[in-house]
Amino acid sequence: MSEPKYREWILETIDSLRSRKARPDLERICRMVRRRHGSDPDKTRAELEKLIQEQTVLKVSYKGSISYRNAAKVQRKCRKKTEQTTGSGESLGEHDKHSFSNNGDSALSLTDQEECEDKEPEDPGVSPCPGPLPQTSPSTLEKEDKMLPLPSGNSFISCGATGHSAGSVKASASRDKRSVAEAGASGSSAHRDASSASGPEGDKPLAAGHEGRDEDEDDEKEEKTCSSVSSPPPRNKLPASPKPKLKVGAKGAGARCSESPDENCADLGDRLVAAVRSLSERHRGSAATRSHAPPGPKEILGFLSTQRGMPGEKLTRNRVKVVLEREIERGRLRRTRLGHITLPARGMGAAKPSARLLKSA
DNA sequence: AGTTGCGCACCCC
DNA sequence: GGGGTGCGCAACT
Repeated sequence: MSEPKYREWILETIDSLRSRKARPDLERICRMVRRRHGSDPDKTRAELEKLIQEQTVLKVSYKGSISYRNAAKVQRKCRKKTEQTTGSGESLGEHDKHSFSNNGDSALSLTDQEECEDKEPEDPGVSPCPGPLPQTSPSTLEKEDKMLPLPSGNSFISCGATGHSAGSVKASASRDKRSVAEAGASGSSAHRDASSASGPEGDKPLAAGHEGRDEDEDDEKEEKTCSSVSSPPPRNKLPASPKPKLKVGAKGAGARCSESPDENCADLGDRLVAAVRSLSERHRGSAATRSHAPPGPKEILGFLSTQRGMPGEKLTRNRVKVVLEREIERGRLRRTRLGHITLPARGMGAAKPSARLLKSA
């Protein structure tokens, strides 16, 4: 996996950048590692990618751009909260999210997968949060980290984030080209990084940050995925937008980022649609129900919780909300004026990806 | 020119 | 109020 030496350098660099209040992004990390240790940026990037996969480093989208976090630290925080909060279970839902996201970014919430994943250790086999929180102790992680050598690709972490960012990115773009680019990259970056690692992407090492740019397309994809939220984040100020998310493991087993997020979400999305359908029918069918009103998010959540999706998966309001939004955007679901969720008129078919793209566009 | 330090704005709890 | 993140700018090397 990653060379210990590089892991140390990279974590150290991330910490250093953080302490400087500078965004620990690929470009800065590569630059600093190169400056301090003379390491080749490409190599650094490759190692970083490995660390992301090992979840030693978390790739997150924050304020429309990609940032890298020292997983040990992040987790630590999370953990704290978690612990405080307690417990495991339920409470985790919200707390976790945030905690995980610790950044606070999650304003919107997650939007997407990230949230999901990060926050909740939902995933089943895959470890979204790789064990992180609860299981591994931070310290351990830090140094030993090998926490989860799950083959699963965690890289996703990034993905999720990315996705989001993408959405936001555009928005943000207005303000910062840079960020935008990066953000964009993010999504893709996941692959791109990966790819880069393996393949040569690079002409420019440092350019990592730029990478994103190239891949606007990817962004879009990702956006869709995650970005249900359309938020235009101008700079910091934008409230709405970007939330950072950490993604920890991807659920999907090793898929790549771009897809993984979607997959996850999609999965939940399908269940969500099914739940809505079911609830709708139920309502319709039973006059008993107080109203024919379509189910609301709460009800849907309740319904979903009764069904089981992925093993170990935890459904949180936020997560459901996010997926819900996404499905609404995709046209698979429709929100009534009263805030109830219903099935679209029909004929919509599943949302096509393209739709998302369009949307994002 | 590149780094570093940090005030300040934001966000979330 | 506390904790986190990161932009933007001044100071420094």
